[in-house]
Amino acid sequence: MKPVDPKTMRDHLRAAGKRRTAERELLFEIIAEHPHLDANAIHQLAVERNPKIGLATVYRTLSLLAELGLVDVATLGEDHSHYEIRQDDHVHLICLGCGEIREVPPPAALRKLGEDAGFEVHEAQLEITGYCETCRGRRSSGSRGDR
Amino acid sequence: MKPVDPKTMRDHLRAAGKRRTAERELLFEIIAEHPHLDANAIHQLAVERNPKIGLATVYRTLSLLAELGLVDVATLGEDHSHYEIRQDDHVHLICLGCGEIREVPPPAALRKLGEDAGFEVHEAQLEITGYCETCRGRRSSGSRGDR
DNA sequence: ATGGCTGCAAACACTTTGCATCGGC
DNA sequence: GCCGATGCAAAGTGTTTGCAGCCAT
Repeated sequence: MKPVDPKTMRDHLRAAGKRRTAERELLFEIIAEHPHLDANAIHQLAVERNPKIGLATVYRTLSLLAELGLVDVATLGEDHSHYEIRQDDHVHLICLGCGEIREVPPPAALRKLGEDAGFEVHEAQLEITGYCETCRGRRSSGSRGDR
Repeated sequence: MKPVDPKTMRDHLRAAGKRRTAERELLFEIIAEHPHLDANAIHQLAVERNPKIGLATVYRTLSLLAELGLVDVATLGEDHSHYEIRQDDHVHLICLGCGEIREVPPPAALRKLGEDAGFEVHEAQLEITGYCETCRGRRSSGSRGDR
């Protein structure tokens, strides 16, 4: 769905003196195609295409890609990490009702907030929690409540 | 330093049918006076004033206070949770060099981003990572690098 | 007095690490 | 062929839970 160039990753790997392996490319592809997954979900998808791949490799690769600046780690209201291809700034709309996560283009004003405070901004991440249009109607109807 | 009224908490506890205990008031005070601490640090401070208090109680209380909407949980770039008295919206400036966390007043524009997308906004949290004025000078001088 | 709250320790979930093998360069 | 990368399982963290006693209500 999302046309992410794997060459980008190879270049970064080479630049960092790391090796290009099938596992790394597979994981990168999965993250590119499915933003916001957690390590476990990524692993499950990976196993479908390579039954041998281990969860440790997922974590090691994720951590490497994060170090290279290729993927971002976010908590997204959960108690564990979620991963997605790096975008300098982003806005996540997290619905407390259905759990849906929508992305919205980040206004330049975000990083300006940091810059005005004398920061050399690396990244600006805005997480907005609330209820999406669908869920705001059927509040208190049972299913998932507030938490 | 920060004059937070403990009565607020008592009212909330009563409203929720929960009991007021010394432990809960102590923990609430600590969070009010020291924003951005993690559970462990909160526990250490608590032990100074009540050597018997257990880490489990810290977690249980934190979770209760979060449920009551009195405290917020944030990740702040670390791999575990940090707690602070609830403010509807906030902006955290997280320095990747020295780890300092500065707060900046949140512009109304933040929640507007969610509202424009049809969200009933619960909370908007902006985390900006980068290097503060002090650290942006002495980059690559060793100490802590990028991560 | 009664049932929620606490401390303690064991249980958990997520993530990291040690080691032998495998495979990119 | 060398050394980094992988898979497996064991070890680590941060956080949660079961249980008996304690204390607000």
